[in-house]
Amino acid sequence: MRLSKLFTKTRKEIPADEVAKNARLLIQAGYIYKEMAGVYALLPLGLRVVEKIKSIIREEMNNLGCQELLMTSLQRKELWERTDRWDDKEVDVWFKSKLKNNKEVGFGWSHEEPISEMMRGYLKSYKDLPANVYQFQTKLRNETRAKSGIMRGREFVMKDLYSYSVSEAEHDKFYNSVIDAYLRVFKNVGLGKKTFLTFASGGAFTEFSHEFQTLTEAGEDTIYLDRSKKIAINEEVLRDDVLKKVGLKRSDLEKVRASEVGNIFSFGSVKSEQLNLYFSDKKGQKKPVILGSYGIGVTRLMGVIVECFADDGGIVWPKSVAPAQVHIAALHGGEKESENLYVELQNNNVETIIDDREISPGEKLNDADMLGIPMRVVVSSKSLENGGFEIKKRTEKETKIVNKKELLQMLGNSN
RNA sequence: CGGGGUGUGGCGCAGUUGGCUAGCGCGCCGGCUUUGGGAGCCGGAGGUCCCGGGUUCAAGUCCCGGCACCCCGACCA
Repeated sequence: MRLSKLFTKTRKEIPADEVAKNARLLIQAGYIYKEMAGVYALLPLGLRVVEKIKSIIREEMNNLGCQELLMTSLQRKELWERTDRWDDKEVDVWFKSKLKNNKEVGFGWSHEEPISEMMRGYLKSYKDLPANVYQFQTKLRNETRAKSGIMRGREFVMKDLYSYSVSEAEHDKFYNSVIDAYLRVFKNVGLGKKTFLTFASGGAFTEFSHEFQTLTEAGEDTIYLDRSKKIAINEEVLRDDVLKKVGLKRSDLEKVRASEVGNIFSFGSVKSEQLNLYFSDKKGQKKPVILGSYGIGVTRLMGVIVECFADDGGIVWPKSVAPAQVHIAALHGGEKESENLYVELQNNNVETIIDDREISPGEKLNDADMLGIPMRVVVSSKSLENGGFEIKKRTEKETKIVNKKELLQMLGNSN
């Protein structure tokens, strides 16, 4: 990626209408564009980050044997009426509209009902189960108040997974495997040390649900964390009987702010019964499918990552989600060598951004910090005189001169 | 949805008790110089002062009504 060709630009000033750090930095560096309150477009750099996050999630989902699909945004009213979730009094985030023939439709804020209705046509026998399907969808939610930049929007990308099992036992096994997979996802995007499995309200269906909460002051939730057990409990269910049940002691808990980056639910057979989702078991008996629902807020995750790692200079991406691994800053006298290095890295499949613009050194160095690419390589007459390429990790202060061989080796190993 | 704040070139802002042709910085275009932490000088382009009504000789400025954005709260199966 050539910065000379990239249409987005960094800004000196931070947007005045944003307070949230994630939105300020992402807009300033040209990752996202604000369309309206709570609605942000993904620009080329931002899209790359989102795709990185998606592929990390996709890998874990596929390893669990889940199948990816893509449902529709327009949804049928009658499906949601069956489960009593069409009424605005029951679900207050609906966007609704009408077809030309006056038939009402909804915009998908979740997909449990439509996806289960669809699966009803395929899951007839115990031989068809288990079935686990997921998608990356743009969810539309008419939030009364958008806030916290991309962490609480009206339009956002979510990975949602739905599981269909023959029994509670089969469901529980899968449910637990999702917990492990989610923990790996958060570890792989760089948030492993800050993200904790959290007991939360189970709603109408089960005693508890599980959330994945990442520690950040920018979060909206208050959780109580047992650091040694690496388990937390959401404030909303913090009661003595609950603590006893989940094996936590009040005295071991630390009150912290966190952002909910994932959430998983068991529905049991309640929803299946509402939606008439039954299968025939080995004896030919009709039984309700056991349902589970599992979400990860993909774009929220991007915001949380920015919140967690950014410093005074700008964004700091973990390697795994960075839009590129290397940022070459071509300073005076280093133009030609920069080009050679760029081509060579491309040929080695190292994702590289090259700042080949005709601007001052200071601006290039500042932009490199702002964009937050893990490794910066400065090429200039000075670096070349000193023996090659000056490298600096985004997370570190020190620079180091290496020759091309060492550099290629370093980047090859890091991948 | 309740409370508070803010709307002026792409971005960040100034504009006094209403008064001349609406300014400044950044960015943008052209030229010369410069080249390791957001360079300098010269010249230029760019405006529905959020929208609608009203008061006035005169409105960015005052009044009324909308809208948008931000923050706090409520909400967040």
